[in-house]
Amino acid sequence: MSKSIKKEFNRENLLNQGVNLFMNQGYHGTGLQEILDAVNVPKGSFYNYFGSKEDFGADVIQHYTEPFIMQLTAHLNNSGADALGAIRCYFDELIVELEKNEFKGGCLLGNFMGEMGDTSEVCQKSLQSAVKRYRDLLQLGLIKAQQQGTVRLDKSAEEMADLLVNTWQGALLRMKIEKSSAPIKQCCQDLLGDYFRV
Amino acid sequence: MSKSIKKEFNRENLLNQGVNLFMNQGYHGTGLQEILDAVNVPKGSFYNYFGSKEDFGADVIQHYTEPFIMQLTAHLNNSGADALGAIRCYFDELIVELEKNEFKGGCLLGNFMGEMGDTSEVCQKSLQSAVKRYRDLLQLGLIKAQQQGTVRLDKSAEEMADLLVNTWQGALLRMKIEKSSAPIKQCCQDLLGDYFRV
DNA sequence: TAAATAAATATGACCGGTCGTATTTATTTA
DNA sequence: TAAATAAATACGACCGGTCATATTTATTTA
Repeated sequence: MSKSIKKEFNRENLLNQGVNLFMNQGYHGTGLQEILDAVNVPKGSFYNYFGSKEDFGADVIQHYTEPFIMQLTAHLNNSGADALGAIRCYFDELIVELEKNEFKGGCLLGNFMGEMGDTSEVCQKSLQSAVKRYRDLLQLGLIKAQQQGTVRLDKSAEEMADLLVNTWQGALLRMKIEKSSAPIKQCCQDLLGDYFRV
Repeated sequence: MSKSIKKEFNRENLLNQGVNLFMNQGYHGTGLQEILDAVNVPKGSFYNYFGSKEDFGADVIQHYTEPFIMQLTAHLNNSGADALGAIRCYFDELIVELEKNEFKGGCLLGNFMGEMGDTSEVCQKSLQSAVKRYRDLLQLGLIKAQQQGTVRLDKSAEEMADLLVNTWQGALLRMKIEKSSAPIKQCCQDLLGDYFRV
């Protein structure tokens, strides 16, 4: 394996393990050594891939977000005349995944916002951009649903997208301590199944 | 000052500083030494007051919650025929306080749920009980408001209280990274000013 | 009541480990 | 061989926690 390919391979592995460990143990609760051991990269090599732990955290945030954007985008593209249904379907998939993990971890974005959202400027910037991308995509779906007549028009799609993102994050926190999917299911039912409907 | 009084004094100071530092830097981001220095208590004395950092964390959670319960209780007791107004008034006060702090910290319960809600059993228990007390009190207020005819009857007060707690927590996370009170204001407006109304 | 003893609390030096990072050495690539 | 990259090692600071000892308070005895 060529060096430059291996470099990309190591970088990717580090990011993946960073997502896993940061999500389950938090930023300050996870040492670099633990991540490096998990992907068999020597400690001295870390700074060849990332400038610092903080910079690494910011990159992990983006790396974590990507698949969610993809997944939601795919649902919206295949939704046909039911954008609201696509959004519900997307969240249902998330719920299945969270149940599979026994409600551990939750959402890296939410956890990081609470732990470092106002202390690390680098990560704050990264969180802002990740959440914005996510919110904007939900907004797009809600606009589509409004045009299709399944979502109310007297509230802006932006406002609803924000409310959905925020309530979902709060529900994930409750899920973690209650070890139950009830909060996140109720979030979807209350908003997507009731409040947002025409 | 007698020994037993000083002990209570030190304990209280430790809890207060614990609230401050944990809220702003997180649990793992805050060392015991930092807390001990802030209240001039020697390292070795800490374990006369608390069994471990984790036990201390659980106590800090309860200590943090108390004033909020008091404050909301007071509003509800003085509300007369407008329990919904009392709840709104209570949250308005919280918003003023958060603006005063320039959106730093947010809520210790939310931050801890994200950071340790599924890793520390001791703190998880403490978080469960703190959130339940808070939720139950909001539920009580909403029931009162339902009886007064200002809040819809076709949704249970419990469900609405949970939704309010969760959305508020999510909005606080957004507040922290956006450095703006818009999310928490929108939370109150959307739920208390719209969705919950008859 | 005074002295002697026991119990409780306070203390700071110190433990083994781990932290994130810098520097130095080795290896690869051009 | 020169430049670039990876890896090993070293570093001081700090982590949560322990422990023997010192000091204060409570209890017993005379």
